[in-house]
Amino acid sequence: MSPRTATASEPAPTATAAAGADWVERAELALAAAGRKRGGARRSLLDLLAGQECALTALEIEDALRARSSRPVSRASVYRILDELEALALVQRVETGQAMVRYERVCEHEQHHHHLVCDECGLVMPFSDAGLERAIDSLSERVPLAVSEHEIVLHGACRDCAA
Amino acid sequence: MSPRTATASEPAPTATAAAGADWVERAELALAAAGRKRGGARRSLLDLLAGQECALTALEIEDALRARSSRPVSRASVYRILDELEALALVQRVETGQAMVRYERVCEHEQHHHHLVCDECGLVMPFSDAGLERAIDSLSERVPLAVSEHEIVLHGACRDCAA
DNA sequence: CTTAATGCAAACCGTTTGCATTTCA
DNA sequence: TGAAATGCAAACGGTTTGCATTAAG
Repeated sequence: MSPRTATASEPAPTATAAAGADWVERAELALAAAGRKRGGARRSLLDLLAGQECALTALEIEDALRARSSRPVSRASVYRILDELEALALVQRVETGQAMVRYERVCEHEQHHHHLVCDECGLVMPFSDAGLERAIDSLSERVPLAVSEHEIVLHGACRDCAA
Repeated sequence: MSPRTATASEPAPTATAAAGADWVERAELALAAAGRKRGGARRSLLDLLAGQECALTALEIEDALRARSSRPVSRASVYRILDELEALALVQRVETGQAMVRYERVCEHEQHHHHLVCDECGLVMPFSDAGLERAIDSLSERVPLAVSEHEIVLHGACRDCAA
């Protein structure tokens, strides 16, 4: 089972591109506001994440940057940059129970999604559901925790593996 | 932040004890059916998990067994036994985003729960919600995955930390 | 020039594995 | 007596860190 991600039914690439560009801009501003200098490695990583539909592992990011003709980035930098972005709430971790943590950009104006994980082949797909979000929101008010985030992962067999 | 678990409002210890005993019995049967021999380490671990309200890490289990006067169990055995139990669906992993995986028993006749995680102090608490389960069930039928399990984690600040 | 950003390699640490020994049926 | 169970210590692998170098402002 080699972990990998997929986009269930290719949802509007143009929308993604637009949201991604918006996110890069927001990230640059947040970083500047935090007194950070611009670096080539971080720039490459931002561009990569901007175009993704779903969460990637650090290794996938490193490989993608090496492949992409774009400037390769050392593994240490990948992790450091992801940590910074997470601290600024520009990126969030996703735990899929696959040994490696995944990361994806957080887009405020985009409806947020959760994940489907095929335990056979490792495929990870995004999904979203309004009813589920409603249930979580109402629940969040009745629980002994000031809820700031939630993560939902559905495990099972994808169509190919179930066949 | 030292990860730890707690029971939100001490829910009926007797019910837990009963469910735990039932679970140990079910586990012994399943193991025997799988042609396994009984070992002292596994017995201790089963007894420990039977009495828990919420998920523990392998290290917490190792320490608890060493403390508990009961027979100490080597770390390798803790992991091996947990793996066996997970394969038999007697135990499930819980990913709380805290570096270490947690494990807890799966009780069929007990309503299953999910987790609240305080990102400040690492406290982990169980919770359950019928509306949420309903939303997940209906959702599970509309998704491109044959769903077998789901995991929900709410992150935030517990009462002590939010104060 | 002062501070942040980056790469490299070594260190970390939770988890897994190999192997010898003990225990159960 | 043969297979499973266990402990110990070494190996693994994803992630983090220390340190020297480069680059942004």
